[in-house]
Amino acid sequence: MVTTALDLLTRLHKALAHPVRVRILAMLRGGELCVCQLNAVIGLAPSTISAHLTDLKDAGLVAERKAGRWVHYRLEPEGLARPALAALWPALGDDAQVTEDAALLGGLTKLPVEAICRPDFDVAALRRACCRVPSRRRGARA
Amino acid sequence: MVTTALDLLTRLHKALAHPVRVRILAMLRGGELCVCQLNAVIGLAPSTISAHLTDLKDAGLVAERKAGRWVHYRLEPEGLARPALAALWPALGDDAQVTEDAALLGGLTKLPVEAICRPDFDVAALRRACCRVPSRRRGARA
DNA sequence: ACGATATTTCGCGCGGAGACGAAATGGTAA
DNA sequence: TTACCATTTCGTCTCCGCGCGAAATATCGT
Repeated sequence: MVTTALDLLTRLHKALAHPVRVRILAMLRGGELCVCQLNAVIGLAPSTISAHLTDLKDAGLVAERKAGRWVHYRLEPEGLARPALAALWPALGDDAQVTEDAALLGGLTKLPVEAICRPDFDVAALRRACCRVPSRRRGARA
Repeated sequence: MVTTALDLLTRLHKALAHPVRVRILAMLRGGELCVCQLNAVIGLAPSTISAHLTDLKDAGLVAERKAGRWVHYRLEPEGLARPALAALWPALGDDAQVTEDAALLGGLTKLPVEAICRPDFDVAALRRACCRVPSRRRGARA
């Protein structure tokens, strides 16, 4: 199969053309994360997160490291993906969603990985503690 | 409707995630072009080209200028689209498809616009003249 | 060995992207 | 006015993206 520069570029942009995938990349800036950690923050089905990670890996944006039952993903852009990823952060700016993800992730990484995957783990409680959204006041900006 | 940075970024990448749209952007580097010129090079239905141009316009990558029966499109990136577009050219490198488009376009822009839109205009002949693909030799790379 | 569990694979359904041709639109020329 | 023509809009079709849950896979703890 011949892959032209145009094909590579198109597939790279396809990978970056979904908010969840961009949020995942943004979260990985702080270092590698396993699927269950990403899952706790994003809130989609584990299989969905896994599929997005496969997309990112196929686009040459991330790499994986298997460690026991867990699979850790990290940023590791290769080829065209490197400059594209570098251009991503200034474009994101201080996006509210990305900021909230980072806050929740901060509280999450303080806990042992085993605790997060438990079915009785209360993400909502941690979210309230970490991402204390100020109760919307009159005339608050959207 | 509130549009976050994440939304804007995602929509921009969606616009860049199609080979035809990237080819159109690459062709516009030489200056503004009307739909029929782009159509002659790309070879899709006019309505399809028009739809792609609408996508590019909505993403803030191009602008249009109406002149009589013709509508000329040009590169005019705004906001996030500006750095994204600047990063596009080095990533494209010397892609074969893009190079061929440029060659054909070179021959095309020498002709008056009216001639191109004629139903009896023979694009294939011009393509043979402009994009003289060297007859494939033994062991030629694919 | 056995059960628990993190992750992936698979099949399904839904909605949107992208192609076309036909018809509508807006402007030119006769 | 009338005909013509470049472009857009619209309807339709097909296919892919993306969500889920169930089942398969791989690894750990007991």
